[in-house]
Amino acid sequence: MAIQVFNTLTQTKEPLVPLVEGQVSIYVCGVTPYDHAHIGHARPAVVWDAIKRHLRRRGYVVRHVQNFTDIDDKLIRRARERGESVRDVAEQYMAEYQWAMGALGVLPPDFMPRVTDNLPAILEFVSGLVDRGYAYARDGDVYFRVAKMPDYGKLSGRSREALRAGARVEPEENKDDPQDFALWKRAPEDQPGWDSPWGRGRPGWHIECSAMSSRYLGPRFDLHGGGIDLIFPHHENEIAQSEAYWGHPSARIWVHNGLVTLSQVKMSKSLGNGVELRELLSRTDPRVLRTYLLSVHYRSPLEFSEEGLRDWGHGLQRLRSLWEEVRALGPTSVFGDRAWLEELWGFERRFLAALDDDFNTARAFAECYELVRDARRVRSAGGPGAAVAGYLAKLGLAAADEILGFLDPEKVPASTAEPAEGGVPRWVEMLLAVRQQARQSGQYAWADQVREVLWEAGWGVEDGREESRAVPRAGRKTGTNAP
RNA sequence: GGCGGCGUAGCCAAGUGGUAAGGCGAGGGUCUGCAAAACCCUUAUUCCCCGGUUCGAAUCCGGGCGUCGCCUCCA
Repeated sequence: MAIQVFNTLTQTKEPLVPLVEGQVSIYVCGVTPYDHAHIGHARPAVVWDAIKRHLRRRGYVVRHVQNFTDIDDKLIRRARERGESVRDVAEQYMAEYQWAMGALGVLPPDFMPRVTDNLPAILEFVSGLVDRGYAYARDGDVYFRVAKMPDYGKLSGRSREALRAGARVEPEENKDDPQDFALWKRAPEDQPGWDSPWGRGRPGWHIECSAMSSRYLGPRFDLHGGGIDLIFPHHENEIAQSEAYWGHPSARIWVHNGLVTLSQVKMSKSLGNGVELRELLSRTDPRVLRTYLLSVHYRSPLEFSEEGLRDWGHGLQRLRSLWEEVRALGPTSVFGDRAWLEELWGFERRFLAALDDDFNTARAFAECYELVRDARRVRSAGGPGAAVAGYLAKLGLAAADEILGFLDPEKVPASTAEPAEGGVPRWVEMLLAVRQQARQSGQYAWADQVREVLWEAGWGVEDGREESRAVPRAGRKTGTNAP
């Protein structure tokens, strides 16, 4: 059965039937790098990373484009405040964004086009719209004539009348109609600008995506993504431009991710309530954060909370501990019980089926936990079947991790939350050794005291049958103030 | 005011007509000197409220309440 994807345009799940068989083209709206990246930016990146990995797993060749809006009002303002060039400011935050995405295990898109590198394509697009009568120039600005598109509003479910009634925007003098929007803006002398048939200026916000998506993917492509907050006006305008220019729809399926909220309120730079990734990643396992973003369906809002993140990390530990237990296992000639064998073998099929259904990562995780439970049951029963079950669990977890990315934290940049990079400091080892002697001679009160000292210092002590070991306390920096 | 989404156990969260996944937490147990960690078991006769359709509804329809987003830059 084909992969089903919810299309904002039709408000229903549709089968994904790529334009080119075996190949899926994706354009996702990226960020404007004028400030630190926050969790809200991480969500679409992580979601699309999982989608991309799943499509590849299903055998598709994926072409993935995500842009950077490296010229806009906010960027210009920020550069002026700092006395730096727009380019330098953009460069700095693009680097930070890419660092954070790397830490989250996000595969880079195949192309990350910048507006400033695509001016010729943008100018050509604007000119084309003017030539076709869909746009008009006024004093160095160029506006799109919305009235020319009878079905304007089809993505956001608004009628032109409704938009007119609800208009809160001050009508600009130059526009023929308040709903018209800028394709090109005249640039003052002291701001960055490019020469154009209408004078020196720079692109409007929406035109870049129409121009760059078609340049990198062609006039038609399969999936277009972005945050749900971009539906209007950004994507609505993008549709109007592209359809006016090409004479046909450009993106086939529009996919929108829900927003990350904080204390029930949308996280956004303008509200100043963002949780910055560089700060969060400095004290959080990146893979815990990554999968936390995948723990709910991509279209649902995600209420971010430290407690929620911590709880999710606790749960993830069960997946990881089974992995540690079985990762070294190999195939065996021993056969197991037919019933549970079928159950374990069926994991990958169920897991992929969950993702086939509109990329339901929440359900995919539920399958993982059932795999752990099933495998544990068999293993705790002992006998030769334990090894078989362990091996099958290993295969299943590896397949799931391929897409969800909850394992192998050592493969991602080290988090400062990991004390001594997996190693236990010498002083901790020494205390443990001394404590061990105390325990063996029955001085438990003293042993408990040592355990408490280590706990305060950020180390948990686990006494096994053979030996004791120290593990870093979860979600806490070693030796510093407690949360 | 207009448009759209959501409301499922203490918390998070799947499920869009066939009789409530999963996680956290909690309770019980195994292991342990005691713990911790890990593991096992248990934990919603019921899905915001009121009507309706249906043999059957968390799921469909109507109304209400609550909540979030968009209508201005935003992932």
